[in-house]
Amino acid sequence: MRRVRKTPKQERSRQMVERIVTAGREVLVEHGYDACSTNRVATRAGISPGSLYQYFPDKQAVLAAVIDRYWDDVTERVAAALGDRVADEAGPAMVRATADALLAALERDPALLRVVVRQLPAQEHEARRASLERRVVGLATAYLGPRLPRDHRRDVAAVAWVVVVAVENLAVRWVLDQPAGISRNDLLDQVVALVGGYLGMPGVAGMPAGSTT
Amino acid sequence: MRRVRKTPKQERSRQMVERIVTAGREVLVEHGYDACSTNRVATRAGISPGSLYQYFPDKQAVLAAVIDRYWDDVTERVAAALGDRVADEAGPAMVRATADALLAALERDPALLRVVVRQLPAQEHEARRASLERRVVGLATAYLGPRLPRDHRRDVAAVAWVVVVAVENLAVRWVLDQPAGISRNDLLDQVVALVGGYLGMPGVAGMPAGSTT
DNA sequence: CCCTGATGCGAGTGATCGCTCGCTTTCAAG
DNA sequence: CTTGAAAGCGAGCGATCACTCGCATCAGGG
Repeated sequence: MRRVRKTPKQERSRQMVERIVTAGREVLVEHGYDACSTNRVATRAGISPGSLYQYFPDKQAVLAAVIDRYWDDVTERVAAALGDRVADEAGPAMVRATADALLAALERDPALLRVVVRQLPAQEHEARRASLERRVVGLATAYLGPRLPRDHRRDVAAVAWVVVVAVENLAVRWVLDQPAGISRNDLLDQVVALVGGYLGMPGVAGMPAGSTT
Repeated sequence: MRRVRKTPKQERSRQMVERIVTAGREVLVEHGYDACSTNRVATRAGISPGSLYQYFPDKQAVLAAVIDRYWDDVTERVAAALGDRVADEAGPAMVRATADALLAALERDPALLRVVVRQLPAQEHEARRASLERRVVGLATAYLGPRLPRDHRRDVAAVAWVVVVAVENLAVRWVLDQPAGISRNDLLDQVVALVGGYLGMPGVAGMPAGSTT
């Protein structure tokens, strides 16, 4: 019954955790989820399996740390872009800037994104991804609250959820699948049209005046 | 080197495959992905592990069959709803009907949906889900083609992709997460507003006249 | 230089699980 | 009935892998 070391030297320990998490990320990207054994991570980190377990209680914890860092990083970047501009940009520009920031964050490490989204069982990173969403939904709600027409005010929560889920998934899917014929700018245009049309933003009428009968 | 039985009696064989796939689905739902061992599936199907391997080459194939059936079923139901009505309903009504059909299909077995989407590595059901999307994107493209305003015609593919990905993910997420404060009808309303606003459908102006500066 | 506790090591253990193989049962044809 | 091949069985093999434990190493105070 070996216990996790209790912050033995604070500094050395933090570095070790860092090394292990980095090694975990590298193994994940280079060998995939199935081949991501604790021994391989330890070797990659330049330590022995036994040492790894002085810093993490089990394999799950190592992976969780990798995933946490990943989504935290994405969250930071998006929140920064969104936070900066709340209320000081016109609607469409803000939508585009936010989507752009999200795309940029996801594009920083497509290989890791692919492993996380495609190989890991979703429930292993569900919690972190949910917290990213919660934060963005919060910001979106604050933004939308006073801007929705009076007769739709009570729907803010639903509207914010719909926007966030839709945009997030479009961004992830676009980065991973690179659908033929849709350039990065096309995607941003479409996202602005989608959200703008939904929210009735002036000057963004979706595909305007289409005959749809 | 035991080989898969070559359709030995056609009828009995088909029944066996059926029994095994059903058992696989049940084990998946009742015990989860991690506990879905071949021995358990065989036991559940009332056969021995050895017999299972006369009908499937490996574990992966059994799971693939379960997943295939699941997405095929969903695809059928959605395509039926969409196919019936292409061109004989007004835009917004069609969007709602399609979203409704998708929701209904996903709601038929939420437990299985949860296991498939949350526990299975996404790449294991990616192919089938992609084929559902391809089919719906095809139908959507056919529908949208002649209806988009001339200056957006060249975007049909992108528009169809955006609509399908957004709606699909909203539906799956709604069924699995049941977000507080969003009823089934709320969701349908929002989807209609989202898609309608995007496509500029008359009478569906999203959140109309919002001040978004 | 010795002692001691903290740190690190890595071969090994125990459990799991996909899959197999040699045997038994079934059944239809002769 | 006999016979033999097809169908079915299930104990167990072989490989993997998360995790452990007893030992080596080292730092630094005496």
